[in-house]
Amino acid sequence: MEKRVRTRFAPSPTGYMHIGNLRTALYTYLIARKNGGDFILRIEDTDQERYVEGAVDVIYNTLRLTGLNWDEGPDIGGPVGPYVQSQRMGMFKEYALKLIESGDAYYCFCDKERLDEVRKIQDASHIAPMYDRHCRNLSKEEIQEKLNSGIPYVIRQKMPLDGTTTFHDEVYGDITVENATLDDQILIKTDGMPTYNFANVVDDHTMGITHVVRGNEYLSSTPKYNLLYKAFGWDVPIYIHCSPVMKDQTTKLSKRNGDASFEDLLAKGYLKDAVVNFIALLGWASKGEQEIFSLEELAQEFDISGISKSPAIFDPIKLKAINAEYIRRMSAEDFCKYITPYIKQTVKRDDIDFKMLASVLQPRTELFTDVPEQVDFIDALPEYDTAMYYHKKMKTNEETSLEALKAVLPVLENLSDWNAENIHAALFKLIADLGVKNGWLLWPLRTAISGKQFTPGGAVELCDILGKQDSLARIRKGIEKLS
RNA sequence: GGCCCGUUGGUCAAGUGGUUAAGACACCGCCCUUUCACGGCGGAAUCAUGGGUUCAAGUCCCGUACGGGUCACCA
Repeated sequence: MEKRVRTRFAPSPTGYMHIGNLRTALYTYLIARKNGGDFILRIEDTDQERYVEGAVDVIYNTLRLTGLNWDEGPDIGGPVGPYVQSQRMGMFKEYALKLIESGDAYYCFCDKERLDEVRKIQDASHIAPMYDRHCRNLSKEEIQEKLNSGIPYVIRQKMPLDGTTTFHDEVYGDITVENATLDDQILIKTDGMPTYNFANVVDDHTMGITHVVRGNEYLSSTPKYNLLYKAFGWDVPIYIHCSPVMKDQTTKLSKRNGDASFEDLLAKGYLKDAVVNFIALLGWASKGEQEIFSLEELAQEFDISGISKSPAIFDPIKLKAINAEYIRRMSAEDFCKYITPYIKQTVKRDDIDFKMLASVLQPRTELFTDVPEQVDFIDALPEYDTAMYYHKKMKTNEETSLEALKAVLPVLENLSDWNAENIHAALFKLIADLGVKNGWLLWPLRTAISGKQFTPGGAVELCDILGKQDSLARIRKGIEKLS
Protein backbone atom coordinates (compact mmCIF):
# COMPACT_ATOMS: atom_id res chain seq x y z
CA MET A 1 0.00 0.00 0.00
CA GLU A 2 1.16 3.52 -0.84
CA LYS A 3 2.18 5.65 2.07
CA ARG A 4 -0.33 8.35 2.91
CA VAL A 5 0.90 11.69 1.58
CA ARG A 6 1.73 14.18 4.30
CA THR A 7 3.10 17.64 3.56
CA ARG A 8 4.00 20.46 5.86
CA PHE A 9 4.28 24.20 5.73
CA ALA A 10 6.84 25.27 8.31
CA PRO A 11 7.11 29.03 8.44
CA SER A 12 9.01 31.17 10.88
CA PRO A 13 6.76 33.74 12.48
CA THR A 14 8.16 36.99 11.12
CA GLY A 15 4.97 39.00 11.21
CA TYR A 16 4.79 39.19 7.47
CA MET A 17 3.53 36.83 4.77
CA HIS A 18 5.89 37.03 1.89
CA ILE A 19 4.48 36.18 -1.53
CA GLY A 20 7.13 33.52 -2.07
CA ASN A 21 6.26 31.89 1.24
CA LEU A 22 2.60 31.94 0.44
CA ARG A 23 3.34 30.28 -2.87
CA THR A 24 5.31 27.57 -1.11
CA ALA A 25 2.40 27.10 1.28
CA LEU A 26 0.02 26.89 -1.66
CA TYR A 27 2.04 24.26 -3.50
CA THR A 28 2.47 22.31 -0.29
CA TYR A 29 -1.25 22.42 0.33
CA LEU A 30 -2.11 21.46 -3.24
CA ILE A 31 0.18 18.44 -3.23
CA ALA A 32 -1.54 17.17 -0.09
CA ARG A 33 -5.03 17.78 -1.45
CA LYS A 34 -4.30 16.39 -4.89
CA ASN A 35 -3.19 13.15 -3.32
CA GLY A 36 -5.85 13.01 -0.65
CA GLY A 37 -3.20 13.48 2.02
CA ASP A 38 -2.64 15.67 5.05
CA PHE A 39 -1.47 19.25 5.14
CA ILE A 40 0.33 20.09 8.34
CA LEU A 41 1.24 23.44 9.82
CA ARG A 42 4.35 23.58 11.95
CA ILE A 43 5.56 26.84 13.41
CA GLU A 44 9.34 27.15 13.50
CA ASP A 45 9.76 29.68 16.25
CA THR A 46 13.09 28.68 17.73
CA ASP A 47 14.81 31.88 16.69
CA GLN A 48 14.01 33.89 19.80
CA GLU A 49 15.85 36.94 18.55
CA ARG A 50 13.48 37.24 15.66
CA TYR A 51 10.41 36.86 17.83
CA VAL A 52 7.65 39.20 16.71
CA GLU A 53 4.45 39.80 18.64
CA GLY A 54 1.35 38.54 16.85
CA ALA A 55 3.36 36.99 14.07
CA VAL A 56 1.78 33.58 14.40
CA ASP A 57 -1.63 35.16 13.90
CA VAL A 58 -0.47 36.58 10.58
CA ILE A 59 0.25 33.02 9.47
CA TYR A 60 -3.07 31.67 10.73
CA ASN A 61 -5.03 34.54 9.23
CA THR A 62 -3.39 34.37 5.85
CA LEU A 63 -3.81 30.63 5.49
CA ARG A 64 -7.40 30.78 6.64
CA LEU A 65 -8.26 33.67 4.38
CA THR A 66 -6.80 31.97 1.34
CA GLY A 67 -8.48 28.70 2.24
CA LEU A 68 -5.27 26.75 2.82
CA ASN A 69 -6.81 24.82 5.68
CA TRP A 70 -4.48 22.61 7.63
CA ASP A 71 -5.33 19.19 9.02
CA GLU A 72 -2.89 19.28 11.91
CA GLY A 73 -1.34 22.27 13.57
CA PRO A 74 -0.65 24.13 16.81
CA ASP A 75 -4.23 25.31 17.26
CA ILE A 76 -6.02 22.07 16.36
CA GLY A 77 -3.45 19.55 17.46
CA GLY A 78 -2.96 16.15 15.86
CA PRO A 79 -1.29 12.81 16.41
CA VAL A 80 2.32 13.94 16.08
CA GLY A 81 2.35 17.14 18.11
CA PRO A 82 3.43 19.47 19.43
CA TYR A 83 3.33 21.54 16.25
CA VAL A 84 5.33 24.45 17.58
CA GLN A 85 9.02 23.80 17.26
CA SER A 86 9.99 25.50 20.50
CA GLN A 87 7.85 22.94 22.34
CA ARG A 88 9.70 20.05 20.77
CA MET A 89 13.16 20.97 22.02
CA GLY A 90 13.52 18.12 24.52
CA MET A 91 13.55 15.29 22.00
CA PHE A 92 16.50 16.17 19.80
CA LYS A 93 19.49 15.45 21.96
CA GLU A 94 18.71 11.78 22.31
CA TYR A 95 18.54 11.51 18.54
CA ALA A 96 21.95 13.14 18.31
CA LEU A 97 23.32 10.76 20.91
CA LYS A 98 22.14 7.86 18.77
CA LEU A 99 24.21 9.22 15.92
CA ILE A 100 27.26 9.44 18.15
CA GLU A 101 26.77 5.79 19.02
CA SER A 102 26.48 4.80 15.38
CA GLY A 103 29.55 6.84 14.53
CA ASP A 104 27.70 9.39 12.41
CA ALA A 105 28.27 12.28 14.80
CA TYR A 106 30.78 13.39 17.39
CA TYR A 107 31.37 15.72 20.31
CA CYS A 108 33.25 18.90 19.53
CA PHE A 109 34.79 20.98 22.29
CA CYS A 110 36.23 23.76 20.15
CA ASP A 111 35.46 27.20 21.49
CA LYS A 112 34.50 30.27 19.54
CA GLU A 113 38.01 31.69 19.60
CA ARG A 114 39.56 28.64 18.00
CA LEU A 115 36.85 28.48 15.37
CA ASP A 116 37.34 32.14 14.53
CA GLU A 117 41.07 31.56 14.24
CA VAL A 118 40.57 28.64 11.85
CA ARG A 119 38.13 30.70 9.81
CA LYS A 120 40.59 33.54 9.57
CA ILE A 121 43.35 31.34 8.24
CA GLN A 122 41.00 29.75 5.73
CA ASP A 123 39.82 33.15 4.55
CA ALA A 124 43.37 34.37 4.16
CA SER A 125 44.40 31.40 2.08
CA HIS A 126 41.15 31.38 0.08
CA ILE A 127 40.15 27.95 1.24
CA ALA A 128 36.45 27.21 1.61
CA PRO A 129 35.54 28.03 5.20
CA MET A 130 34.81 24.77 6.94
CA TYR A 131 35.24 23.21 10.35
CA ASP A 132 38.73 21.68 10.39
CA ARG A 133 37.46 18.51 12.11
CA HIS A 134 39.77 19.09 15.02
CA CYS A 135 37.64 17.05 17.43
CA ARG A 136 36.56 14.41 14.96
CA ASN A 137 39.02 11.81 16.11
CA LEU A 138 39.30 12.37 19.84
CA SER A 139 39.76 9.17 21.83
CA LYS A 140 37.03 7.87 24.09
CA GLU A 141 39.13 8.81 27.09
CA GLU A 142 39.74 12.36 25.93
CA ILE A 143 36.05 12.84 25.30
CA GLN A 144 35.07 11.45 28.67
CA GLU A 145 37.60 13.60 30.42
CA LYS A 146 36.38 16.79 28.76
CA LEU A 147 32.79 15.83 29.40
CA ASN A 148 33.57 15.22 33.07
CA SER A 149 35.30 18.53 33.50
CA GLY A 150 32.24 20.28 32.12
CA ILE A 151 33.74 21.81 29.00
CA PRO A 152 30.95 23.12 26.78
CA TYR A 153 30.45 21.10 23.66
CA VAL A 154 28.42 20.83 20.50
CA ILE A 155 27.56 17.70 18.54
CA ARG A 156 28.59 17.67 14.90
CA GLN A 157 27.57 15.50 12.00
CA LYS A 158 30.38 13.27 10.73
CA MET A 159 30.45 13.64 6.95
CA PRO A 160 32.04 10.96 4.79
CA LEU A 161 35.47 12.13 3.69
CA ASP A 162 35.28 10.78 0.18
CA GLY A 163 32.73 9.57 -2.35
CA THR A 164 29.64 11.45 -3.43
CA THR A 165 26.10 11.89 -2.26
CA THR A 166 23.23 12.02 -4.72
CA PHE A 167 19.68 12.99 -4.00
CA HIS A 168 16.67 13.30 -6.22
CA ASP A 169 14.54 16.38 -6.48
CA GLU A 170 11.23 16.30 -8.33
CA VAL A 171 11.90 19.66 -9.92
CA TYR A 172 15.66 19.63 -10.47
CA GLY A 173 16.30 15.95 -11.01
CA ASP A 174 19.33 14.17 -9.58
CA ILE A 175 21.93 16.31 -7.88
CA THR A 176 25.31 14.93 -6.88
CA VAL A 177 27.93 16.52 -4.66
CA GLU A 178 31.38 15.51 -3.47
CA ASN A 179 31.22 14.51 0.17
CA ALA A 180 34.53 16.27 0.73
CA THR A 181 32.74 19.60 0.23
CA LEU A 182 30.31 18.89 3.07
CA ASP A 183 30.96 20.62 6.36
CA ASP A 184 30.70 18.70 9.64
CA GLN A 185 27.73 20.83 10.59
CA ILE A 186 26.54 21.34 14.12
CA LEU A 187 23.53 19.29 15.15
CA ILE A 188 23.24 20.22 18.80
CA LYS A 189 24.37 23.62 20.03
CA THR A 190 26.22 24.39 23.27
CA ASP A 191 22.89 25.12 24.95
CA GLY A 192 21.68 21.61 24.14
CA MET A 193 19.23 22.85 21.54
CA PRO A 194 19.20 21.53 17.98
CA THR A 195 20.17 23.62 14.99
CA TYR A 196 17.50 24.19 12.40
CA ASN A 197 19.15 21.72 10.05
CA PHE A 198 18.90 18.94 12.58
CA ALA A 199 15.52 19.77 14.04
CA ASN A 200 14.04 19.96 10.59
CA VAL A 201 15.08 16.45 9.63
CA VAL A 202 13.99 14.92 12.91
CA ASP A 203 10.70 16.82 12.90
CA ASP A 204 9.88 15.90 9.34
CA HIS A 205 10.56 12.26 10.06
CA THR A 206 8.72 12.07 13.35
CA MET A 207 5.76 13.84 11.79
CA GLY A 208 5.69 11.38 8.92
CA ILE A 209 6.25 14.00 6.23
CA THR A 210 6.44 12.38 2.79
CA HIS A 211 6.90 15.46 0.59
CA VAL A 212 9.20 18.29 1.56
CA VAL A 213 8.35 21.49 -0.32
CA ARG A 214 10.66 24.44 0.24
CA GLY A 215 12.67 27.17 -1.39
CA ASN A 216 15.64 26.18 -3.48
CA GLU A 217 18.03 27.93 -1.10
CA TYR A 218 17.92 24.57 0.68
CA LEU A 219 19.17 22.71 -2.33
CA SER A 220 22.75 22.91 -1.17
CA SER A 221 22.06 21.62 2.32
CA THR A 222 19.90 18.74 1.15
CA PRO A 223 22.82 16.30 0.75
CA LYS A 224 23.58 16.76 4.44
CA TYR A 225 19.96 16.07 5.29
CA ASN A 226 20.06 12.98 3.15
CA LEU A 227 23.08 11.69 5.02
CA LEU A 228 21.22 12.26 8.25
CA TYR A 229 18.21 10.27 7.05
CA LYS A 230 20.58 7.54 5.95
CA ALA A 231 22.41 7.50 9.27
CA PHE A 232 19.13 7.06 11.11
CA GLY A 233 17.94 4.49 8.61
CA TRP A 234 14.89 6.59 7.79
CA ASP A 235 13.10 6.93 4.46
CA VAL A 236 14.15 10.01 2.58
CA PRO A 237 11.18 12.24 1.71
CA ILE A 238 10.31 13.36 -1.79
CA TYR A 239 11.94 16.73 -2.33
CA ILE A 240 10.30 19.58 -4.19
CA HIS A 241 12.50 22.65 -4.29
CA CYS A 242 10.94 25.81 -5.68
CA SER A 243 12.79 28.62 -7.36
CA PRO A 244 12.33 32.06 -5.86
CA VAL A 245 9.84 34.74 -6.85
CA MET A 246 11.78 37.67 -8.25
CA LYS A 247 11.26 41.41 -8.33
CA ASP A 248 13.39 41.65 -11.48
CA GLN A 249 16.08 39.66 -13.26
CA THR A 250 18.51 39.84 -10.37
CA THR A 251 16.61 40.70 -7.21
CA LYS A 252 14.37 38.49 -5.16
CA LEU A 253 11.08 39.83 -3.97
CA SER A 254 11.73 40.71 -0.37
CA LYS A 255 10.48 42.57 2.62
CA ARG A 256 13.70 44.53 2.69
CA ASN A 257 13.10 45.88 -0.77
CA GLY A 258 9.70 47.06 0.30
CA ASP A 259 7.93 44.61 -1.95
CA ALA A 260 4.36 43.61 -1.61
CA SER A 261 3.36 41.10 1.00
CA PHE A 262 0.06 39.31 0.74
CA GLU A 263 -1.58 41.77 3.09
CA ASP A 264 -0.22 44.71 1.09
CA LEU A 265 -1.77 43.32 -2.06
CA LEU A 266 -5.14 43.01 -0.36
CA ALA A 267 -4.81 46.59 0.83
CA LYS A 268 -4.11 47.67 -2.73
CA GLY A 269 -7.50 46.30 -3.74
CA TYR A 270 -6.63 42.88 -5.09
CA LEU A 271 -9.02 40.01 -4.50
CA LYS A 272 -7.54 37.21 -2.40
CA ASP A 273 -8.57 34.56 -4.89
CA ALA A 274 -6.98 36.48 -7.73
CA VAL A 275 -3.73 36.69 -5.79
CA VAL A 276 -3.78 32.98 -5.03
CA ASN A 277 -4.54 32.21 -8.67
CA PHE A 278 -1.74 34.46 -9.82
CA ILE A 279 0.93 33.04 -7.53
CA ALA A 280 -0.10 29.52 -8.46
CA LEU A 281 0.83 30.44 -12.02
CA LEU A 282 4.10 32.03 -10.98
CA GLY A 283 6.35 29.05 -11.40
CA TRP A 284 3.77 26.47 -12.28
CA ALA A 285 1.90 25.75 -15.49
CA SER A 286 -1.11 23.51 -15.94
CA LYS A 287 -1.24 20.90 -18.65
CA GLY A 288 -4.01 22.67 -20.51
CA GLU A 289 -4.60 26.27 -21.43
CA GLN A 290 -6.84 27.23 -18.56
CA GLU A 291 -5.49 30.06 -16.43
CA ILE A 292 -8.29 30.94 -14.09
CA PHE A 293 -8.58 28.35 -11.34
CA SER A 294 -10.45 28.17 -8.08
CA LEU A 295 -8.56 26.60 -5.19
CA GLU A 296 -10.58 23.41 -5.68
CA GLU A 297 -9.71 23.30 -9.36
CA LEU A 298 -6.06 23.85 -8.54
CA ALA A 299 -6.17 20.93 -6.13
CA GLN A 300 -7.44 18.82 -9.02
CA GLU A 301 -5.07 20.12 -11.67
CA PHE A 302 -1.89 20.64 -9.73
CA ASP A 303 0.97 18.46 -10.77
CA ILE A 304 4.53 18.58 -9.50
CA SER A 305 5.84 18.11 -13.02
CA GLY A 306 4.44 21.51 -13.93
CA ILE A 307 6.68 23.36 -11.48
CA SER A 308 9.42 25.26 -13.26
CA LYS A 309 13.07 25.36 -12.36
CA SER A 310 13.84 28.91 -13.26
CA PRO A 311 12.87 31.91 -11.14
CA ALA A 312 9.74 33.85 -12.07
CA ILE A 313 9.42 37.60 -12.02
CA PHE A 314 6.39 38.96 -10.19
CA ASP A 315 4.51 40.96 -12.80
CA PRO A 316 1.93 43.29 -11.24
CA ILE A 317 0.36 43.88 -14.66
CA LYS A 318 -0.53 40.24 -15.03
CA LEU A 319 -1.87 40.19 -11.49
CA LYS A 320 -4.06 43.14 -12.36
CA ALA A 321 -5.33 41.37 -15.46
CA ILE A 322 -6.23 38.29 -13.44
CA ASN A 323 -7.87 40.49 -10.83
CA ALA A 324 -9.94 42.15 -13.56
CA GLU A 325 -10.96 38.74 -14.83
CA TYR A 326 -12.15 37.79 -11.35
CA ILE A 327 -14.12 41.01 -11.13
CA ARG A 328 -15.81 40.38 -14.46
CA ARG A 329 -16.75 36.89 -13.36
CA MET A 330 -18.42 38.12 -10.18
CA SER A 331 -22.20 38.14 -9.99
CA ALA A 332 -23.70 41.62 -10.32
CA GLU A 333 -24.91 41.40 -6.73
CA ASP A 334 -21.51 40.51 -5.31
CA PHE A 335 -19.82 43.18 -7.34
CA CYS A 336 -22.27 45.80 -6.15
CA LYS A 337 -21.70 44.74 -2.56
CA TYR A 338 -17.91 44.91 -2.85
CA ILE A 339 -17.87 48.14 -4.79
CA THR A 340 -20.28 50.18 -2.69
CA PRO A 341 -17.80 51.31 -0.04
CA TYR A 342 -15.36 52.39 -2.74
CA ILE A 343 -18.05 54.37 -4.54
CA LYS A 344 -19.01 55.99 -1.26
CA GLN A 345 -15.51 57.35 -0.86
CA THR A 346 -16.23 60.00 -3.45
CA VAL A 347 -19.97 59.79 -3.95
CA LYS A 348 -21.81 61.28 -1.00
CA ARG A 349 -25.15 62.16 -2.57
CA ASP A 350 -27.90 59.73 -1.79
CA ASP A 351 -30.01 59.82 -4.94
CA ILE A 352 -27.73 57.51 -6.91
CA ASP A 353 -28.83 54.08 -8.01
CA PHE A 354 -25.80 52.04 -6.95
CA LYS A 355 -26.98 48.97 -8.78
CA MET A 356 -27.06 50.82 -12.04
CA LEU A 357 -23.73 52.50 -11.36
CA ALA A 358 -22.19 49.16 -10.43
CA SER A 359 -23.42 47.57 -13.63
CA VAL A 360 -21.58 50.10 -15.78
CA LEU A 361 -18.52 49.94 -13.55
CA GLN A 362 -18.09 46.17 -13.56
CA PRO A 363 -16.64 45.64 -17.05
CA ARG A 364 -14.19 48.49 -16.61
CA THR A 365 -12.84 47.87 -13.13
CA GLU A 366 -9.46 46.23 -12.71
CA LEU A 367 -8.94 47.22 -9.12
CA PHE A 368 -11.49 48.32 -6.56
CA THR A 369 -9.19 51.08 -5.49
CA ASP A 370 -9.49 52.68 -8.94
CA VAL A 371 -13.21 53.18 -8.46
CA PRO A 372 -13.30 56.33 -6.30
CA GLU A 373 -11.50 58.25 -9.02
CA GLN A 374 -13.74 56.82 -11.73
CA VAL A 375 -16.88 58.16 -10.08
CA ASP A 376 -15.54 61.43 -8.74
CA PHE A 377 -17.60 63.46 -11.21
CA ILE A 378 -20.91 62.35 -9.79
CA ASP A 379 -21.26 64.59 -6.76
CA ALA A 380 -20.14 67.71 -8.60
CA LEU A 381 -19.19 68.49 -12.16
CA PRO A 382 -15.43 68.92 -12.28
CA GLU A 383 -13.81 71.94 -13.87
CA TYR A 384 -12.93 71.02 -17.41
CA ASP A 385 -11.43 72.55 -20.51
CA THR A 386 -13.73 73.11 -23.47
CA ALA A 387 -11.00 71.67 -25.69
CA MET A 388 -12.42 68.36 -24.57
CA TYR A 389 -15.35 68.92 -26.88
CA TYR A 390 -13.10 68.52 -29.85
CA HIS A 391 -13.01 64.99 -31.22
CA LYS A 392 -11.65 64.26 -34.64
CA LYS A 393 -13.43 60.98 -35.26
CA MET A 394 -16.73 62.27 -33.96
CA LYS A 395 -16.31 65.39 -36.05
CA THR A 396 -17.07 67.60 -33.10
CA ASN A 397 -15.57 70.82 -31.82
CA GLU A 398 -16.62 73.69 -29.58
CA GLU A 399 -19.07 75.15 -32.12
CA THR A 400 -20.78 71.93 -33.10
CA SER A 401 -20.94 70.94 -29.47
CA LEU A 402 -22.70 74.15 -28.54
CA GLU A 403 -25.18 73.48 -31.29
CA ALA A 404 -25.66 69.90 -30.14
CA LEU A 405 -26.17 70.80 -26.50
CA LYS A 406 -28.68 73.50 -27.42
CA ALA A 407 -30.60 70.93 -29.40
CA VAL A 408 -30.48 68.35 -26.65
CA LEU A 409 -31.55 70.61 -23.80
CA PRO A 410 -35.25 71.14 -24.71
CA VAL A 411 -35.69 67.52 -25.67
CA LEU A 412 -34.49 66.32 -22.31
CA GLU A 413 -36.33 69.08 -20.49
CA ASN A 414 -39.55 67.77 -21.96
CA LEU A 415 -38.85 64.18 -21.07
CA SER A 416 -41.19 63.28 -18.27
CA ASP A 417 -40.26 59.72 -17.41
CA TRP A 418 -36.51 59.80 -16.76
CA ASN A 419 -34.96 56.42 -17.40
CA ALA A 420 -32.30 54.98 -19.66
CA GLU A 421 -34.74 53.61 -22.17
CA ASN A 422 -36.62 56.86 -22.61
CA ILE A 423 -33.49 58.96 -22.68
CA HIS A 424 -32.06 56.70 -25.33
CA ALA A 425 -35.25 56.87 -27.41
CA ALA A 426 -35.48 60.65 -27.15
CA LEU A 427 -31.87 61.24 -28.06
CA PHE A 428 -31.87 58.87 -31.00
CA LYS A 429 -35.06 60.40 -32.31
CA LEU A 430 -33.34 63.76 -32.16
CA ILE A 431 -30.32 62.34 -33.94
CA ALA A 432 -32.56 61.02 -36.68
CA ASP A 433 -34.47 64.29 -36.95
CA LEU A 434 -31.26 66.26 -37.25
CA GLY A 435 -29.71 63.75 -39.59
CA VAL A 436 -26.43 63.70 -37.70
CA LYS A 437 -24.02 60.98 -36.56
CA ASN A 438 -24.54 59.52 -33.10
CA GLY A 439 -21.25 60.84 -31.88
CA TRP A 440 -21.91 64.35 -33.08
CA LEU A 441 -24.60 64.62 -30.46
CA LEU A 442 -23.59 62.12 -27.82
CA TRP A 443 -19.91 63.01 -27.46
CA PRO A 444 -20.61 66.59 -26.38
CA LEU A 445 -23.41 65.45 -24.15
CA ARG A 446 -21.22 62.99 -22.29
CA THR A 447 -18.51 65.60 -21.98
CA ALA A 448 -20.92 68.19 -20.63
CA ILE A 449 -22.40 65.98 -17.95
CA SER A 450 -19.17 64.36 -16.81
CA GLY A 451 -16.40 66.83 -17.51
CA LYS A 452 -14.17 63.79 -17.95
CA GLN A 453 -12.34 62.18 -20.79
CA PHE A 454 -13.16 58.65 -19.69
CA THR A 455 -16.30 57.71 -17.88
CA PRO A 456 -17.98 54.54 -16.72
CA GLY A 457 -20.68 54.42 -19.36
CA GLY A 458 -21.92 56.61 -22.17
CA ALA A 459 -24.13 59.68 -22.23
CA VAL A 460 -27.39 57.80 -21.80
CA GLU A 461 -26.28 55.81 -18.77
CA LEU A 462 -24.71 58.85 -17.19
CA CYS A 463 -27.85 60.97 -17.63
CA ASP A 464 -29.85 58.21 -16.07
CA ILE A 465 -27.49 57.87 -13.12
CA LEU A 466 -27.21 61.61 -12.46
CA GLY A 467 -30.96 62.24 -12.66
CA LYS A 468 -32.90 64.76 -14.67
CA GLN A 469 -32.25 67.88 -12.66
CA ASP A 470 -28.52 67.48 -12.38
CA SER A 471 -28.12 66.38 -15.99
CA LEU A 472 -29.97 69.44 -17.26
CA ALA A 473 -27.96 71.73 -15.01
CA ARG A 474 -24.72 70.29 -16.37
CA ILE A 475 -25.90 70.69 -19.95
CA ARG A 476 -26.74 74.35 -19.27
CA LYS A 477 -23.33 74.76 -17.72
CA GLY A 478 -21.82 73.33 -20.87
CA ILE A 479 -23.75 75.73 -23.05
CA GLU A 480 -22.60 78.57 -20.86
CA LYS A 481 -18.97 77.52 -21.09
CA LEU A 482 -19.16 77.17 -24.85
CA SER A 483 -21.00 80.43 -25.48
C1' G B 1 36.60 31.98 -4.32
C1' G B 2 34.75 26.44 -3.83
C1' C B 3 30.36 23.75 -4.61
C1' C B 4 25.24 23.56 -6.52
C1' C B 5 21.42 25.46 -9.75
C1' G B 6 19.29 28.19 -13.70
C1' U B 7 18.85 30.74 -18.95
C1' U B 8 12.42 29.79 -24.87
C1' G B 9 9.21 36.83 -27.07
C1' G B 10 8.89 42.75 -22.51
C1' U B 11 6.53 39.14 -18.51
C1' C B 12 4.37 34.15 -17.13
C1' A B 13 5.21 29.96 -20.04
C1' A B 14 4.07 25.01 -23.43
C1' G B 15 7.76 21.91 -25.35
C1' U B 16 10.82 15.23 -22.99
C1' G B 17 15.26 14.40 -30.96
C1' G B 18 11.50 15.54 -36.53
C1' U B 19 6.08 21.30 -34.43
C1' U B 20 4.52 26.67 -39.44
C1' A B 21 8.24 26.81 -31.63
C1' A B 22 1.28 26.58 -28.25
C1' G B 23 -1.37 29.80 -24.95
C1' A B 24 -1.94 34.05 -21.50
C1' C B 25 -0.69 39.19 -19.91
C1' A B 26 1.29 43.59 -21.97
C1' C B 27 1.98 46.14 -26.82
C1' C B 28 0.23 47.59 -31.96
C1' G B 29 -3.73 47.56 -35.78
C1' C B 30 -8.76 46.62 -37.27
C1' C B 31 -14.06 45.58 -36.13
C1' C B 32 -18.08 46.58 -32.66
C1' U B 33 -19.34 51.17 -30.28
C1' U B 34 -21.85 57.67 -27.72
C1' U B 35 -15.75 57.93 -24.63
C1' C B 36 -12.98 54.30 -22.07
C1' A B 37 -13.57 49.47 -21.25
C1' C B 38 -15.82 44.63 -22.42
C1' G B 39 -16.16 41.33 -26.72
C1' G B 40 -14.29 39.70 -31.71
C1' C B 41 -10.35 39.44 -35.45
C1' G B 42 -5.31 40.13 -36.82
C1' G B 43 0.03 41.62 -36.07
C1' A B 44 4.92 42.26 -34.25
C1' A B 45 8.01 39.61 -30.81
C1' U B 46 11.61 34.11 -28.10
C1' C B 47 15.15 29.05 -28.02
C1' A B 48 22.01 33.39 -23.98
C1' U B 49 26.59 31.86 -26.72
C1' G B 50 30.44 28.61 -29.09
C1' G B 51 31.60 23.70 -30.17
C1' G B 52 30.23 18.48 -30.52
C1' U B 53 26.84 13.90 -31.13
C1' U B 54 22.93 12.84 -34.85
C1' C B 55 20.05 11.98 -41.25
C1' A B 56 17.69 15.57 -37.79
C1' A B 57 19.02 19.58 -31.62
C1' G B 58 15.03 24.51 -28.06
C1' U B 59 15.35 19.30 -26.59
C1' C B 60 21.49 15.07 -25.64
C1' C B 61 27.11 16.13 -24.32
C1' C B 62 31.22 19.72 -23.37
C1' G B 63 32.94 24.70 -22.89
C1' U B 64 31.85 30.11 -22.32
C1' A B 65 28.90 34.23 -20.72
C1' C B 66 25.32 36.08 -17.62
C1' G B 67 22.15 35.43 -13.32
C1' G B 68 20.87 33.06 -8.74
C1' G B 69 21.76 30.02 -4.34
C1' U B 70 24.99 28.24 -0.55
C1' C B 71 29.31 28.00 2.37
C1' A B 72 26.69 30.41 10.99
C1' C B 73 26.41 27.38 17.82
C1' C B 74 19.99 31.89 12.04
C1' A B 75 15.86 29.67 10.52
